[in-house]
Amino acid sequence: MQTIEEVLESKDIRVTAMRLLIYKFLAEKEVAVTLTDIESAFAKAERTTLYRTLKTFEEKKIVHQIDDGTGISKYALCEKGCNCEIEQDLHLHFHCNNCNETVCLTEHKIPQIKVPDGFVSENVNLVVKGICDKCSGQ
Amino acid sequence: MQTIEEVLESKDIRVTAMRLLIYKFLAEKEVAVTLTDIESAFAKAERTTLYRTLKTFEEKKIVHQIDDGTGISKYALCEKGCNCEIEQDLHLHFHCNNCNETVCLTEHKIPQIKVPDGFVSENVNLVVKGICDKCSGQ
DNA sequence: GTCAATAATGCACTTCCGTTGCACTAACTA
DNA sequence: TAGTTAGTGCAACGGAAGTGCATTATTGAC
Repeated sequence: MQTIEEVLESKDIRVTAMRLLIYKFLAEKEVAVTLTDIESAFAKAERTTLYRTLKTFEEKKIVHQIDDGTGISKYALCEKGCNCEIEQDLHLHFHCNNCNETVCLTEHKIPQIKVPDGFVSENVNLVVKGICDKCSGQ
Repeated sequence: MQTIEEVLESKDIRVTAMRLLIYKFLAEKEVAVTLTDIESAFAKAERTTLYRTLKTFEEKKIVHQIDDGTGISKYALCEKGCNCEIEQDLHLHFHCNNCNETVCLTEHKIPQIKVPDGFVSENVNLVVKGICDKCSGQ
């Protein structure tokens, strides 16, 4: 088991107290979080710092940004098996219309999508909306 | 061929000059447009009016809103065959990373997506990103 | 260890889009 | 034609993303 420090260092991310905290926060959450979520969890931290930390994490591929259609960017840690760079490896996201939470369904890969001639597919964003397992009472 | 007036009336939308113009504009565009697109096309019109007109059109199911991941809502006329209400009839959208335009691929239906037990799927948003036919030089 | 270079952080501020409240005007109905 | 209802225009708000700059922390060379 790698320590958080090791994870950051292996991705060429300078280790700071702030980044350790943010990483820890993301790791403990099972759902994708917004900038505002993190902001309210760390009352003492600046929005800008959080914002830029997430951008850094995203660039270094330890976090992926999720657009679930709410208009607000959410972020989630990439799992061990998550290779966000590779199209075929993209998983889908589920957005609950009840609790408003978004989760990664990493085991559910996106089926190959055919596009018409002349179109070149580089990336696919697939969000399923509905009621999550917690809210459906199961 | 129905006139625009007839289309609006059949959907219980009161006919006004503004609405006719906006409908015409949407009909002429092959791509999804933003509020700002329409605003700059009709310099004399108010943003609010356009905004509310689109909302009305959307409620009455003659326009559907598209979230292509740019963070800006886009709108497109529903085609004859487009039954936005019915999940199975949802088509996918293609967003060009080059020209930044989004088109409806109405002939491409979204495949049935399986979700884990306990999750209830109500809606699916599928956006393919890449290079469109115009930009790929074909 | 000290110091310079580089990166991270904090603060203030801006911009963009979506949205709402309210007054005014146009369209329909009796 | 009067009165009700719906549409439009103006002003303003709010949330989220993003930027510039000064300050602070971290790193690496000496």
